[in-house]
This record gives sequence, structure tokens and C-alpha cells, in this order.
Amino acid sequence: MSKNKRMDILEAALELFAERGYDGTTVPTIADQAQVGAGTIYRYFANKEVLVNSLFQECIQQLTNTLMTNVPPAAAPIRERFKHIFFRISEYAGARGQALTFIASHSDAPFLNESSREMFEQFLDLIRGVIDEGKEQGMICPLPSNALIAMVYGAMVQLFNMMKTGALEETPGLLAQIEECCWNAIRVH
Amino acid sequence: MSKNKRMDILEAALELFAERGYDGTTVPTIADQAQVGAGTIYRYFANKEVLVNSLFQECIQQLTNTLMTNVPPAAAPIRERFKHIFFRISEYAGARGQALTFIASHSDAPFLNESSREMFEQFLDLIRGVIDEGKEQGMICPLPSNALIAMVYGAMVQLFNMMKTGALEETPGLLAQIEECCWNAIRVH
Amino acid sequence: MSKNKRMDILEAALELFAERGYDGTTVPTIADQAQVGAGTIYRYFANKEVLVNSLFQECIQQLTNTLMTNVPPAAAPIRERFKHIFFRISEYAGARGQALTFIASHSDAPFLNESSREMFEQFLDLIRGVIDEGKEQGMICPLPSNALIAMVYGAMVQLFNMMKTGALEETPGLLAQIEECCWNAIRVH
Amino acid sequence: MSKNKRMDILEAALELFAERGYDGTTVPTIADQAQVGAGTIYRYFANKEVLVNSLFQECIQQLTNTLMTNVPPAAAPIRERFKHIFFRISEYAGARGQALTFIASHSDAPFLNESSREMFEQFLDLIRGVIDEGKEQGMICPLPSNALIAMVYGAMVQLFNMMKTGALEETPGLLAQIEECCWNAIRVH
DNA sequence: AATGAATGAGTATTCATTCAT
DNA sequence: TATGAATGAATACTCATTCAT
Repeated sequence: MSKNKRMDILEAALELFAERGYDGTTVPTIADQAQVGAGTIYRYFANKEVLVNSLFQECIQQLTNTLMTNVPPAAAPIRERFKHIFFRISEYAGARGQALTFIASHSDAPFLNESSREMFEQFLDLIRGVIDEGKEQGMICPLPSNALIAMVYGAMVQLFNMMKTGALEETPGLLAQIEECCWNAIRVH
Repeated sequence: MSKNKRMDILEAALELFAERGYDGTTVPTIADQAQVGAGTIYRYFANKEVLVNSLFQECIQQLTNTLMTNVPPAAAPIRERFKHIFFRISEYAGARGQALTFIASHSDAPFLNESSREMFEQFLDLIRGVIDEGKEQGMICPLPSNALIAMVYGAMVQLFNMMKTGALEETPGLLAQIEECCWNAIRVH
Repeated sequence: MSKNKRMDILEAALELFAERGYDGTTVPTIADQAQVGAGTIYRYFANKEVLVNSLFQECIQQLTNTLMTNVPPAAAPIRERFKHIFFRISEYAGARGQALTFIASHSDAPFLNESSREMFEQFLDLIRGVIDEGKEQGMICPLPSNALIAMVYGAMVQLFNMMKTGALEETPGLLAQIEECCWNAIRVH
Repeated sequence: MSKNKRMDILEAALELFAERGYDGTTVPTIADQAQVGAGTIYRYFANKEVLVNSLFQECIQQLTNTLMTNVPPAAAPIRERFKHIFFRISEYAGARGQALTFIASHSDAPFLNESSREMFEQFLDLIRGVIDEGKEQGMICPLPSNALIAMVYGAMVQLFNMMKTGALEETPGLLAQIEECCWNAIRVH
């Protein structure tokens, strides 16, 4: 028996939402997966929408926290700061099951509330910060930040997605090489 | 009044599936958007699942057709062949409303049938072909093809998504620069 | 097969609400009684609350219409005007199954909307009009109008309720005698 | 902290049942109002139905007891015996919150058991006794007893209901005048 | 061929009741 | 004895699909 049913529910929802999407997942299915009664879910979340938003925000929070751990000093080389972002996101993707897939496939969803959208933007801002600084230093291409973010974030999402599904095997050194690729995509040549 | 109701239905479904996803879209909503009766949809598609699969396959087919137009000769430089892929996909993304978003957000969906999955793989194979050739020629990084595809494809999906939502404005020359970036991501330095 | 499913649903709801009350009646039960599918109810009424309010307002409207038929001239003797009210309500109670019971048992319900409450007040105002006029003419006791209404209306509701349940048999002449009693209750002696 | 949780529960249930009805009241709501845990209710009452029946019977018992207090001798004038009934019921309505409203709105409910129905009939019999005696003495109209009871009881229920909701203000002397009206309704003229 | 009203299986949510603490 | 978290059956409501017109 689990100590914390709220966490069981969130964990079950994460897995199912990542696999079938919010609308493709029924509440009883979540309850089954979490090994709780259907009614129990409503003791912790007012309704299904509150549940996704809670989950989304919790995931973004964890990802943000991960990104804020062992942050290189602001004076550190952009290259190093970029590496930090890449490997921290990668670390989170590895640590928390399907969280990145869930975030990526739901971050535009119409049922996300203002708060969820804001937190997601704040997460992107962490990447934007490094990219903007890199542009100022002339290290990163002078393209719109959103374009640069899209490339790096889009690549990473697709990559970790493939690793989860098994389409891509994580071998030693692969991540470092991919990080190099992502950096090459946006750096000034 | 439209000549071809089947196309009206597919067009309506494309827009709605891209925005709200398959499970978040009701058949009557598609009918409304297509300006046909709900029952009419079932004259053209046996059920909702057949509809998505038809739409998915039609989109992939169009995208594939676009990719097969004005193909550079197999002997052409890899750089040129990569450009062709990038700009053809880009062309398709611009031409057909939300098609790329729809494809990207549904290509892992559990309701896609064998045929749909196969066609999607064949589409990826077109990219894989150039990448593998590039690797053989020593022009492209010797990483797993799926990793390279993920980066290029993931970046493009995210990019065109942002352009649709307005988060990124398409200015003259931007596309060419982004293409350069994508190439830089995977080329040997 | 019925021409008008909306009416079937209202009729079924009337009977069930009168017998078991709004909260004691399930929507599927109404559907069964009306011989329609459960979903059909929602084609005609947005939800259960809209259904009760529609029914309530329709009943009040019919009752009001009945009260407005063959109205004695304003100059007619109060006694005659009182009789008109009594016998019209009585007529309605006899004509429309459980309508009066339904109205009486739901007119204070928390789910009635503003419009329903207003219409009920307007119905009471029809009684109030005669009573106030009677008080001015010195024919009816100088008590608060609401007290006089309560007595007459309360007595009638209880009476017709008993007739529906069979606790009181309607014999020739009985109604006229009861009307006399009600009049005696409020007239000046 | 209360001495008697059972009474707290009954008191809470009385108020809520009177306001929203049995089916419109949830057990946890009763528990909240009574300031006890939801489970506690089941220590005192086997289930919700047993709870209403207990409450109903308790109320009827109290009302009956009130009616049996200071009863005029059987030989007393009918007028006096009628007054006793009216003022005792009135006294009870004033003393015990919403008891009369609760009784009136639930006395036909399908969930009342045989015993509850019997006790309610016994209560009505107390009124019937005076009315029948009055009819024999030629003081009260020779109408079916149920009709006479309906008028008097129906009027009183409506009256006290209005007083509770504030639609009718209780002023000195008003009750006596209303009693007179009720008597006038059924007496021989 | 086209429609949209009708259906009922399926989904989100509530609530009487239980039971571990 | 008292609690309130947990349950799952029951309820309101939705939606893919059918079919009479």
C-alpha cells in the first residue's frame, strides 16, 4: 500500500497522458493504473482538468528545478551554459519516465490554464536566457530566439521520445555527440 | 456549395485534429466545420478511426509527393539533396494548413493502423536516404540515423508549428538561415 | 410513435417529479417513462435543471392561462371573482395530471431560476389581486394578503393532492361546498 | 462539544431535509452541519433511510405529544378543542425550527416506512377526532373529514412555511385571527 | 445521396457506505 | 467511540453511430 495516493495518481496519469493523450485517457483507467478507486481521484483533484494542470505544473516545476541545479555562473562561457541546459533536460528526461513527452505533447493544449502556460513560458525563458546571451556575445546565430529555441527544444523532444520508444538506443557518448550537434545548429560558424 | 464533400470533411478534420487532437474532436464538430450533416461523414468513412487514418495517409502521401517533386539526381551533392528535403517539407507546411502539425502530433497514436505507420516510415525513409548517403560520403556525422532524423525532423516540426501559431514570424531569408542551421547540426565539422 | 418528443419528456418528468421529487428522479427514469433514449432528453434540454425549470414555467403558464380564461369583469362582485379563481385552479388540477402537486412541491426549490420564481409570483399575484380588492371593499378580512393567500392556496393544494392519491373522492357538489368553505375562511363575518 | 451527537445529527438533518429535501441532501453535508464525522452518523443510524424515518417519527412524536398536552376535556366545546389543536401545532411550529415544513414535505415520500406512515395517520387522527365530533354536534360542515382536514392542515402548513421564509411576519394577534379564519372555513354557518 | 434526430454505450463525477486508525 | 479517507455503484451527461425521411 502506498503512502501517498496523490503521487500514485499523478504518476499513473503521467504515463497514460504521455501514451494516449489527455482526451484519450479515461479517469477510471487512471484509477486502475494508480490502484485506487475512481472516486479517490476526486478527493485529490476537483476534476480531470485540474488533474492535468496539476500534473503539468508539477512536471514543469521539476524540470525547472533540475535546470536550476548546479547552474554555471552567469559569467561562464555560453558553451558551458548550453551544455548545462542540454544535459539537465536530458537528465530529467531519463529520470522521470514520460514527463518530457507529456509536456511536449500537451503544452499547446486548450485545457491548460493560464498558470500552466505561464510556467511553461518560464521554462522556455531559461533556454532563452542562454540563447540571448549567446547572441549578444556573437557566439550564437543572430536569428529570432524562438527559432533557435524551436530547433534545440524540438530536436531534444524528438530525441528523448525516440529513446523512450526504443527507436533510438542510448549508447555511451551518444548524448555528448548529440549535444555537440545541437550546439552546432545554433552557433555562429 | 462544394463539389467534393469528401475533401471538405478531410479538410475540416485536418484543422480540428491539428488543433484539439483526434480524441478531443467530435464527429459532429467535424460535420459542422465541413458544413455537412453528421451522417454524411459516414457515407465517406466507415467510422472515425477510418477517417483519421485516411486523413493521415492522404497527408503523408501529399508530403511524400511533394518530396518527390523536382528531386535532385542521386548523384547531386548531399548538401543540395538536404536542401531539397528541407525546402520541400517547408513548402508543404506552408501550403497545407496544419498538415505537418497534424502528422507530427498523431504519428505515434495508437489508433493508426499498420498502413498508416508504414507510410510514415516510408516518409522518414526519404530523409534517411539522404542522411545515410551523407554519412557514407563522410559529409554527415556518423551517428545513428534515427538520431539525426530526430534532430532535423523535430526541429522542423517545432519551427513550422511556431509559425502557424504566430510565435515565429516568417521573414525573407529566415528559412534559408534555419536550413543552414539544421544542416550545421548534422554535418561533419 | 409520438409526434412531439419534447412533450413526451415533459409529461414523463411531470409525473415523476410530482411523485418522487426532482432529486429523487433520475434522468434515465424520465427517458424510460417518456419512451425515448437518455440522450434524446439532452437534445431538448441542456441539462436536468433546465428541464425542471422549463417544466415548471410551462405548468405555471398553463395555470395562469387557465386563470385568465373567462375572467369576470373587474367590476364583478368579489365573490364571483373568487369563485372564478377557485374553479379555474380546480379545473386545471383536474385537467393536467399532477401539475398542481408538482408546482406546490417545487416552488421553493433551490434549483428554480429567477424566471421560474418570477412566474410563480405572478401567478400568486392573480390571487392577490382579488384578495386585495376584496379587502378594500371590506368583503375580505383585513389580514396580510400573504396570510390569506396561504390559507386558500394551501388548502387547495392539499385538497387536490388528496384527490389525486385517492384519499378524497370527488363527489358531485363537493367542490362547490369546499369553495364555500375557502371563501368563509377569508371573508368578513 | 455536544453531549448528544445523535441529537446533533437529527437536528442537522431536520434543517437540511426541510430546506433541500431528503434526496437533495447528502450524508456528508449532514455530518458537516452536525459537526461530526461522516462515519459517526452510521453509529447512530443504519443508513440514510433509517435516519429520515427516525427523524420523521421523532418529529411526529413531538408534535403528537404537544397536541396531547393540556388537552381540553372531551366534553369541552368543539370550538375550544379546535383552538387547542391550532395553537398547539402553531406552538410546535414555532418551537422546533423547520419540523412542520419537514413533515409536510416528506409525509408522502416513498422512502417512509409503514411505521412512519402509521404515526402520521395517528397525528391526523387527532385532528380528525375533533372534526368528527364537531360534525356530529352539527358545529362543523358535513363534508368528508379528509376534506376538512386538508383545508385546515394545508392552510397551516403553508402559513408556517411562509413565516419561516419571512414571507409573512408574525405580529401580535395575527395567529388568533388566522385561527378564527380556519375555524370559519369548516364551521357550519 | 444527404440529413440530423435519435440512440445507448461510454465517460466524468457524485455520494452512501465502509473501515483502518 | 469517533473519524474521514477510500471505495465503487449509481447518476448526469456526451458522443460515435444509425436510420427514417
